[in-house]
Amino acid sequence: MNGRSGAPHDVQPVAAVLAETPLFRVLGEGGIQTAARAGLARRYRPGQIIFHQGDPGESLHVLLDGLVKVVFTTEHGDEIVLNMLSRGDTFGEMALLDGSPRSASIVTVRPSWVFALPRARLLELMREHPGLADEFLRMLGHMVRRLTGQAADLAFLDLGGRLSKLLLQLADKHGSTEGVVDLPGLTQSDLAALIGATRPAVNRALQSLVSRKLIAIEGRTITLLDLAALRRRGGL
Amino acid sequence: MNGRSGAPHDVQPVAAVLAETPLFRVLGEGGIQTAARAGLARRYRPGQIIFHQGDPGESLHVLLDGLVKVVFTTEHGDEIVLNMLSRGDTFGEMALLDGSPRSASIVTVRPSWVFALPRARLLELMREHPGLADEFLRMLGHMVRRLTGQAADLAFLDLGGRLSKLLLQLADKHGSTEGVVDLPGLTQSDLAALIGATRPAVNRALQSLVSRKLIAIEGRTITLLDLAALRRRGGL
DNA sequence: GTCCGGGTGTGCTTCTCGTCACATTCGCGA
DNA sequence: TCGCGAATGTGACGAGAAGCACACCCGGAC
Repeated sequence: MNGRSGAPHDVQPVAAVLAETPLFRVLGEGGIQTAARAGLARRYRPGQIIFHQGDPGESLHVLLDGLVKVVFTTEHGDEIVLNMLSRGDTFGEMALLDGSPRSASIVTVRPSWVFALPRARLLELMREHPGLADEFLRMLGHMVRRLTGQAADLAFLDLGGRLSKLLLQLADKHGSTEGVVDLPGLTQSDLAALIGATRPAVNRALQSLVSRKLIAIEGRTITLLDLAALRRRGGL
Repeated sequence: MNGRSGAPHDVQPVAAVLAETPLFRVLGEGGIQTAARAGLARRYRPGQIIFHQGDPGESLHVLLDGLVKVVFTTEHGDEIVLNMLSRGDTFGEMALLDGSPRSASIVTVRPSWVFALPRARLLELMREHPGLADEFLRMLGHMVRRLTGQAADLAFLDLGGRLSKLLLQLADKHGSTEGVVDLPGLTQSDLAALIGATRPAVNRALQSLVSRKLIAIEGRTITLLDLAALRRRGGL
C-alpha cells in the first residue's frame, strides 16, 4: 500500500488475491500477472456504491479485500440483499453475458479494495485461456443454484429458519473464526434484507435464538453455540 | 408424425421449431439441420418426468411442443415450480455449465415433444459457430434475472400480488389468445407451487379477483378482464 | 348407470409476521 | 465530555395466510 491505491502499477498484491480466486487461478502465474495489469484497483469507504443497478456494465470486478453487499431494488424502493461478498469473491459477471445494464447495486459495508477488469480485456484472456471460460461458466452455474435455493427458502422456511440458515452461511463464508459471525458494519437491517423480513422481526428472532441458547450475542458479534440445532432449524 | 417419433430421421419438423428459438436461430439454415440431426426427439404423455433433479445431466433440451413445468424439490419433499415452459423454450442448460447433476426436475403438464442434444454435440456446434455461445450466455443472463425477480416477488408481494403477476406472465408467454390463460392440465396446485403458496390460499385469491371483476373463470380457462388493475396489483 | 379419485370451493382456528410506536443503548464527532 | 443520530430491544395490534376439515363437482373406468 503506497498511497497511490488504484494505480495499475502495484501489481503484486493484486495478483496475489487473484491467485486465490477459482476464476483466475486457472490462468497460471503468467496469466494472473497479465490480468492484474489489465485492470484497475480502487479503494472504497464503507457505505459507498461501487456501481448502481441500471448502470451500463462493462467490467468484471473482484473484491480484493473488504465486505460488500449485493442489493436489488424494486421500482417501489424496496430492497433485498441478494448476497454478501468478501475477499476473493467476484461480481458484475452479468455484464459479460450480454451488454445489459447492472441487475443489482454493489454497496460497501466495510472499507473495501476492488479490482475492475474491462469486459474487452477479459474476453481477450478467455481467448488465450479457454479454461477461464469454463471456470466462468461454472461460476454462473453456482449462481443459478444459489438463487433457486434462495427462492425455495423464501417459499418454505419461516423467518426463524431463514435466519438460522443465514447465520450458518455467514459464519462459514465470511467468519474470521469457526462458528462466529463477526461482521462490523453489518446491521440487523441488513440481515433483514438478506432474508426478506423486517428489522424488528429479525431482532425478535435473534432474541429467541439467544433465549434457547442456540446463539450468543455480544455487541455486533454473534457466536453460534449449537450448530446442529441451527441446521435443523434451517431445514438442513 | 409417422409413428416412429423420436427417431433422428424426421429432421424437418424438428429443424422448423429449432429455427424459432433464439438459441439455434443463430446457426443459420445449415447449422440448424446439423443440430437437428445431432439430437434425438421424444414424445411424452402428461405427468411424465423428462428428467429428475439429481440425475447426471449430459444434454440440452428443447421443448418442440407441449407444456412442462420446472420443479425444484427440497429435502423435505416440498415442491416449488420455478417456471413453465412451452414450445421453443430450452431447458437443462445447467448441465452444460459444469458436469453437475440436474438442479431441478422437468415434468410434463400436457403431451409434449422434446428434443435432446448431447452436451458433446452442442460443444462441437459452439466451436463452429461462436454466435451460439454468445446466445447461450444471453440465455443464462436472462435466467439469472428471472430468478432474482422471483426472489424479490416472494419477499415483497403478498399472495394476491404474486398471483396477479403470475397470471399476466402466463397469459403473455403461453396464452393462446391475448389476455387469456387457457392451460389444460395446469391445476390450482400448480399455480400455488409457482408462487410459493398453498392451494386453498390460491383458490381464495382467485375468487377475490373474480369478485372484483379483474378476471373471469370458466372451467380451467381464466380470462384477464382488467389488465391495468392486475398489473397494479402485481407491483408493475 | 355407478363408483371412484382428483380437482375445486369454503369455513374455521391459529399463529406468524408486518406495522406503528417508543425506550434504550451505542458509537462517533464536535 | 457531551450530544446527537443510528442501531437495537420491546410492546401492542391487526391482517394475511397456513393448516385442517369437509362438501361439491366432474370425468373416466367399469
